[in-house]
Formats: sequence, structure tokens, C-alpha cells
Amino acid sequence: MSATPRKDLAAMIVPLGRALAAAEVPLLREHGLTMWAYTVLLGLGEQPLRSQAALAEAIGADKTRIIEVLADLDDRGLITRTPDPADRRVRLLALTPEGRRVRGAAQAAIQARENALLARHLPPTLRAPFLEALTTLSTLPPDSLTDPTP
Amino acid sequence: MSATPRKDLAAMIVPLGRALAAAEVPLLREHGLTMWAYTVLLGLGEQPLRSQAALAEAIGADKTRIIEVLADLDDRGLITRTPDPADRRVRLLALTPEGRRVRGAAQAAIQARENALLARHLPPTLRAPFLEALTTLSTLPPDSLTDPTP
DNA sequence: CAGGTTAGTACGCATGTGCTTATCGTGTGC
DNA sequence: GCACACGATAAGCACATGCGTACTAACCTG
Repeated sequence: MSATPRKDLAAMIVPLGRALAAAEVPLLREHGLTMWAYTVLLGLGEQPLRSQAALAEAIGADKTRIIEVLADLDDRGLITRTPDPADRRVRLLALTPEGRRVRGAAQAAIQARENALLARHLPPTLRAPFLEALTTLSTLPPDSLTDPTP
Repeated sequence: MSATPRKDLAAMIVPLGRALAAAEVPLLREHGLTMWAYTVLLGLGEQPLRSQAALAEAIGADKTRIIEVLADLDDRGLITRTPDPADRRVRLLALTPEGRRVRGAAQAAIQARENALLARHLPPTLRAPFLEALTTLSTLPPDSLTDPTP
């Protein structure tokens, strides 16, 4: 049975995530972005998003906290917040071309760094399976990891 | 070149880590442990550890913050803090048998849950490579992920 | 022995974040 | 039309965490 003596998954993953996130910060700074701003830009995909609450939900942020982030990004012309004509309570969120450019530039820098890191530290045969497994796990619905769901 | 359109590593790993850590909390509670207490028990391996500062460093905690955790674990008989006869300023930290038992029980519960989770969500061919890659990355020196180190 | 250093401890401050409440404009159901 | 619901916003509280300071006991150097 307990044939695999190893550390806990979380004990390995959490520090790894911390380190990767910490490594991103300076790169984001060079592009004038905070982590939250970058997260918002990533959360705004290609299609405009309806309502800030939906965005907050999607990126796991507090809806009262991203307001200033959104206001800042709006001021700087990276996103637009236009009232929905159909329901003027909600704001339609969309990337501007400039926002798309900045997001792309930041992401390119980050992923280039990450790829170099994987190339340096991970044996070639492990890279693809690792990324695939990671993608699989990260696209699961949020509670399939938290619930025991038998 | 940019042949792999994917999310950032950190964008996948960090939420995953959060979810896994959140899933641990209730299990730890059942064993009377907080996350920090559990981290301390994991940090105290088989050999006793010299000095609390070393422990804090090892588990990435603030040395002024784990004091009460250590005091609590000591009070509950899960660890011992004995002054080093050679240098009575430093405390030798060690697991008691009971501490070892509790740590083992908690870890067994956690890993059983994690294994079930992997079995449910990850194709069999990906499991071993995923764990191996994760182990590799998580045993790297902390700054090899943060530094660009050329 | 005197002065400087270190480990452990306690305390306070600043920050980030989650959660709650209040307000305002807008929509919707009765 | 009016009461209630909802989205966005602002303000405040609570808690965890990181960081710095101060104090004590012990060690070490000269």
C-alpha cells in the first residue's frame, strides 16, 4: 500500500507556487503591472466580460478589492469599463488594444523565463507530462480538489 | 519557438496549491493541528533539530511567529524543547513519540486523500512523471527558481 | 572582568486580504 | 408607482503575516 514515501503534494506545490509568483513580480514591474493587475488582464480573455463580480469570481479575487485595480487599469487605458446598455448597473469589461499588447508582452517575458527554468531543471522526458498533468489539474472545477466527493 | 500556448506556470500552480492547502485544513483539524503546527512537525524530521531559528528558516516561517506554535506543541507533549548542554541559549527540538504518531496519522490521512485525488483526476500515465517532476522542482535550492541564474 | 554577540521571547507596527455594512443608481415584480 | 433586489463603490473590522525593536540569558573574546 503506502508504497510511495514522499512529501505532501501541498508541501511541494505551495512553496513552488510562491517561488514562481515571486519570480514574476520583477518582470511584471518592468511592464508596469502589479500581480493583481496582471491577473485581471489574464482574466479578461478575448471576449469582453460581463460584470466585475463575474471577473472577481473567475480570478478568485474579492470583488471589493479589484475595484481600484480596475479603476487604475481603466485610467491607464488598458481596459474599458462601459455600462451595459441592456442593464446599466453592470459594467462590460474589455481589454483595449494597448491592454492586449501589455498583457502579451508581460506574458511572453514570464513564459520565456519559465521555459528556461524548466529546460534547466527538468529532464526532457518529464517536461511535457508535467505540463499536461498541471494543465489537467488546473482546469478542474475548483471544488473537485477541495471536496472529498466520493 | 513560442510553440506552447498555455497559461503561466504560476497561474496554474498557485491556485492548485491553495486548493490543496485548503483541503488539508479540515483533516488537520481532526488531528488537532493547525497548518503551522503540522508544518513544524514535518520540519522536525527524524533527527532532533538544533535551534528554533534553524527550524524557522527551514520551513520558511518567521522565527518570532513559530514561538507560540512551538510552545503549544511543547505543552501538548508533541515536541520537546531542551536546552543544549553545550550552549544553553539554544533549544534542541525533537519529536516525542506522541508527536511522531500524530504527525504520521495526519500525514497518512492527507496523502490518502491526495492519492485518491490524483487517481480520480489524472490519467495513470501522467501520475508518476508528475510526482517525479514535482519532487525534482521542490527539492531545488530556493533561489534557483527565483534567480535568472544564467 | 568588560564589552560585544547571539538565541529565544515578547511586543508593536504596517500591510494585505477576507468579510461585512452602508450608500447610490438602476431594474424588476407586485 | 412602489417596495424590494442587484451591481458597483466606499469604508471599516478582523486576522494573519512580515519586519523591526527591546529585553533577557548565555556565550565568547580580549
